[in-house]
Amino acid sequence: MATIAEVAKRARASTGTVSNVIRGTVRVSPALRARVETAIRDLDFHPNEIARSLKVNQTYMLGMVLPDVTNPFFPLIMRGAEDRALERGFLLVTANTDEQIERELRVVSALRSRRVDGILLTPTRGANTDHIRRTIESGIPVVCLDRAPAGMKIDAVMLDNVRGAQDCVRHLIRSGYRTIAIITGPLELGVARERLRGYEEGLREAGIEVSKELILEGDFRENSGYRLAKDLLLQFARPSAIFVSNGVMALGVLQAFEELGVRCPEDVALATFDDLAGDRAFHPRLTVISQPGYEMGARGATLLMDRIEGKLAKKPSVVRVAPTLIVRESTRARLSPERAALVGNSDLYQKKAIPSS
Amino acid sequence: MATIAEVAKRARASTGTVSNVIRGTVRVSPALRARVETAIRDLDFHPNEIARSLKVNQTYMLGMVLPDVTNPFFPLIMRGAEDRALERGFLLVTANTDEQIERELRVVSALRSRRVDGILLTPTRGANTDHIRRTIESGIPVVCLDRAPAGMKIDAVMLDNVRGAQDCVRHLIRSGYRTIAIITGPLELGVARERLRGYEEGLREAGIEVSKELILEGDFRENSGYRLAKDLLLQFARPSAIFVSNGVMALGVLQAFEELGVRCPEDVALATFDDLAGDRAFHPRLTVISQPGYEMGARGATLLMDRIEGKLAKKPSVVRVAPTLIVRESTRARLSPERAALVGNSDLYQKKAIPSS
DNA sequence: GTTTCATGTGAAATCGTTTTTGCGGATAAG
DNA sequence: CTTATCCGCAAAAACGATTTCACATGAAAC
Repeated sequence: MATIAEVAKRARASTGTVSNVIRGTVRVSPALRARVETAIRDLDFHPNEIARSLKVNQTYMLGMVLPDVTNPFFPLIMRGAEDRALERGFLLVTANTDEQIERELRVVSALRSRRVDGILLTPTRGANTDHIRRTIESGIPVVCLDRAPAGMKIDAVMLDNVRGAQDCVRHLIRSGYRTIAIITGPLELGVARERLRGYEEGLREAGIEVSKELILEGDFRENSGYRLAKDLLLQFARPSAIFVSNGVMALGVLQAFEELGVRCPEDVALATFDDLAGDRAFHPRLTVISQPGYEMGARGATLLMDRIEGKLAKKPSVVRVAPTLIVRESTRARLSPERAALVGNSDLYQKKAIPSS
Repeated sequence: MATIAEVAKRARASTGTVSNVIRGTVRVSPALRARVETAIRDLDFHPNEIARSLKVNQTYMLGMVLPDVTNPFFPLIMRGAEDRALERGFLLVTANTDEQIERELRVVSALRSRRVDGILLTPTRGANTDHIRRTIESGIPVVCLDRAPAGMKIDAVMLDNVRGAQDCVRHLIRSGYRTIAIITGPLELGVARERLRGYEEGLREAGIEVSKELILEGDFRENSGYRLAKDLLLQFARPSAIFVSNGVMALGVLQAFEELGVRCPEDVALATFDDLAGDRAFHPRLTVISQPGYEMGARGATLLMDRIEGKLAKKPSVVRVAPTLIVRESTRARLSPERAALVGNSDLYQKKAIPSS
């Protein structure tokens, strides 16, 4: 691989001049500039960014540490971040943690050694966060994505979970559902609590009482969705709609529906966080609260690069991104909206809709 | 961020000795070693890999250039590659091309400047490949994934498309289907031709004549699947099974089924390349030829790192990975296997299965 | 014809490591 | 007690760029 010295020699110039041509910082006479440029082309010269990084103390690389790209939410984040990064001349170094703190530690340490200019990180849940603090102290800014370590002031891009859940419940109520159950995530997690709060506020603002029996705590995994949905469907007062706190649990719920012969939305409506499969895969097509992964990645990268370039105030900046409600068949209205408005609070058709089980 | 000199000073040693401690290449007396190690820990020292790279002329970074991580096939490749890379101390720099050659050029050039030790590349279809040749000539090995540029001798990891299609057709035949149609990809593409060949050989080995009318050329996009499936389903001699050359077109086929009220597999069976949604999303659950993305990524990374470390013979090495047939409901047997064996070639139940359209 | 000035050029120091080389000091052999 | 032999340590030269700063060159002014 050619070096700047070879280019200089071939162009009968000094290395300094070649550098000036490449960076365009200083004016170089047209003739010499042309000679240098042809030399660069002839030698297929690619400036050694490693040497440059060493000198200018910046690598133009961003670390991106995610739990698992195999989860379809994260590729969106990657794309959002990469598109912004590329625009500003940064490249992404990506790594997966599988939610294992040892792997996160290894990866973050490797990224620090590589002197990335900053790190986009989805920290593994519940783990110690010393390494994050130390990384920031060492001069490498970190922006958290989707999750922020409890009790740490840090740049972050978060989803507005309360609002998402509330929007969704509001929609269910407007569509004529009243007895709405929720399958939450593990309540020691902030996200899970926020989604529950959104649910509660959605009900409250419609004047519907929050009933303990309709709140079931899951663990964000498929099997808990399956189990809790069965519980719900077999109990005496079957809810008319189920709101699920994440997409994976919703898969379990669908499984339960199928096994019990519950039709959706005729018997029980279903709405869930996470748009796992876009609009085509499930039967029925699911009403979902879609997390704007691309936007989160883009905002995160922008935030990080602004931080790197010192464009931001000292104070950590937390961006809250609003999710979008996508209404599909699984929450088809029980009543026409007009009718629903007239009928007001009565859950008119519910009894008829419950099949004998 | 601390430097090796600061560590040396604090440990009352020279920088060379600190380096020796870190790399473990030379024996250092226990006492001094201990002093150095505490100094490293106290200062939270992370060796500057940039400086090291410059010196040893190796970065321990691999470029990974893919069309689009948002396509669920590619995250698997990423994971496979990353897991192998991490084991051997390499990090991945990932970038998407969106199948745009300009973006591929930019990204590859950026990776060359960063002096990655090698590149894993899924080249954009039909594009010029000069930059690949030049990159290799400059001393950066390139391993192609999933696609190899026509007429170029190069390391690559490819899917055994012929075998995948053949396995699938074989399975269809064993399940009692005889009139099997295929929706191919664009036949100027190698993949598409290979899959067609597998289909033809599968039929031929069963003594079934290949019929032109049952071969329809699509373009790997959803709409062509939809359109061609409609053509097939509305024609006089409706096939008993359709074999689709990629997953996206299969979505279109399902759409056509739904609109025409065709039941699957009762009326027409369906099998397709690509396991788009795992086993849960579609109705019916689809029999698919699953591409072993993880394995392809892993093999690719191993091949590349072996190449980098000079463990390989000069001759380019092409790895062919076998896809797996996953049998699900959409190709449920027409006859019990025993019965099918007895009946041999007759397509016994076909007439009964065709609904009046 | 000399001086001044602007402009563009090139030599050299620097970034933080690795690695070679030479040397001092300890130990063992004579 | 002297000499030979190791062994471990430190000094210094690279790696390939950037960037400062002094200087050469030519034009312009007097």
